[in-house]
Amino acid sequence: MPRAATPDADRPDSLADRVYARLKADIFDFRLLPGDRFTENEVAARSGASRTPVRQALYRLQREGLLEVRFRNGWQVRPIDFGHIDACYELRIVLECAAARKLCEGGAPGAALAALTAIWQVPPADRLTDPAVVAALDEAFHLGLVEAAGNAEMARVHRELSDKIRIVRRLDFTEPARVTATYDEHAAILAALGAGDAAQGEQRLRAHIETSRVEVRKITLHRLSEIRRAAAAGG
Amino acid sequence: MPRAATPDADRPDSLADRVYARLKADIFDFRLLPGDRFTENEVAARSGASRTPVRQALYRLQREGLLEVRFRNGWQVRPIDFGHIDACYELRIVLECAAARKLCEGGAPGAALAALTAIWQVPPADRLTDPAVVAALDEAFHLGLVEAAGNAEMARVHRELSDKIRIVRRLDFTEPARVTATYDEHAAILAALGAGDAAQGEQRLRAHIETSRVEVRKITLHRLSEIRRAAAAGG
DNA sequence: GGATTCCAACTTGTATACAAGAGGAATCCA
DNA sequence: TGGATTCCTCTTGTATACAAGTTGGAATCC
Repeated sequence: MPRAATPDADRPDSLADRVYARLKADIFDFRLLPGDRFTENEVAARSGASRTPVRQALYRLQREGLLEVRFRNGWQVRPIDFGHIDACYELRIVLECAAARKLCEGGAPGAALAALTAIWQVPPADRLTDPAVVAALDEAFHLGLVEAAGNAEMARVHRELSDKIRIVRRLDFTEPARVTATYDEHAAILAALGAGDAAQGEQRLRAHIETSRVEVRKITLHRLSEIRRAAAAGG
Repeated sequence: MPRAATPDADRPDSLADRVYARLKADIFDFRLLPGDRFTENEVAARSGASRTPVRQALYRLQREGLLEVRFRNGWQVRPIDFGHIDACYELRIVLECAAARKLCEGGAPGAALAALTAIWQVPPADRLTDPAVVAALDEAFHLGLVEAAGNAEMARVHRELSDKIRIVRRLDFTEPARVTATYDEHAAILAALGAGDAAQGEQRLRAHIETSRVEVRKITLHRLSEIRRAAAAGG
């Protein structure tokens, strides 16, 4: 990580950074639902900060595609757009397959994937099941794959994509069958790449991500209606 | 009272937007050289705006990787990092080749590339030579290729990449031989894609971008030293 | 003369004040 | 009663004031 070399790496986060992180978490944890509207003053009051750092955070989230600002008319959590989500999944396939090819370029990648193998190629009894944990591990798997390919810009774009789809992607692991499938498929992908078989690794990656896309779409629609019903009933 | 599709589509740019555009142009036109340092107040004075919109613009450029902020110690135009530029070119190859494959998926793309063909497949006598014009056309060619593939997220990422490398890329067309090569190669790429030959189109695209990367690197190093020498002599 | 210390000028980070405009509720008129 | 209109409140956009921290150099000491 080249970041560590910069002079103010150890400086504590600014207020704007903290507000940014908090808002992002609010969105991912469905405390702020897609379509919800709010104002800068509300966020400022909740954060205990003034509008200045709040606005900095809001505009950053806007650039990342999570929020929308309406001229002198408040902010809105960008509604979930499955067309956009699908585009992100398709781009993920492009990037991760490119990373897989790159990894296998000079023969089998070996050491670069050791950490991932230790997590995913384990006996069924050792597999984890907590949805939140598996979701984090899954994201780390795909991020790690691209990271290992060694193109920092590709890794950055892929991280951005992961941020954008996280709001729906994490729901994939609330179903035990999907967790099992994820373990199986990750292990198979690692096996192919570990053997230096780029073509097979690529094909398995593509199938894995595409399956995930379809499943996540179904689960999200179901979950969103559940949350809305609960919110309507609870007040 | 008919309104545009999006509510604030016809709203004039905010001050922050104008400052952003101006700074970006300053960087791309070498009025701000890589490594140059400056303060928020300087920019505010030049723009006739206050620090608030200036800061908004600066932080946007920082997130795009063009500037760096040093805690209570001014701003700096990020020095040119050829490692980073190379990574962007490699990612361009990945994205544009994916777009080419996607374009050829359902047979020959045909109409989608008509506008590009009209520009690039012209008799030698009709070819343009002004470096600035050809640079703009070249960027439009590659953007149009990805745009035509129909994945908005892929197009957005590719636009971001184009922004990042523009500072060096545009120098490619200051040499007449490179302009000629660009015309030839673009025409050949369009011919392959127009015939629905994804494999050949992809191979030509890859070679074209890779050549450009190498040439641009040489030209940039030469040009930067020229500019520095002129600046030192001129005061 | 050289190294060191300390200060004052600047820099960004944050808070607050002011300006311009959008939206909705109350009101007025037919 | 229905509809248009006016006006007031609240919103974001921008400017300014204040706080915290860095740095370069002058003054000082050895």
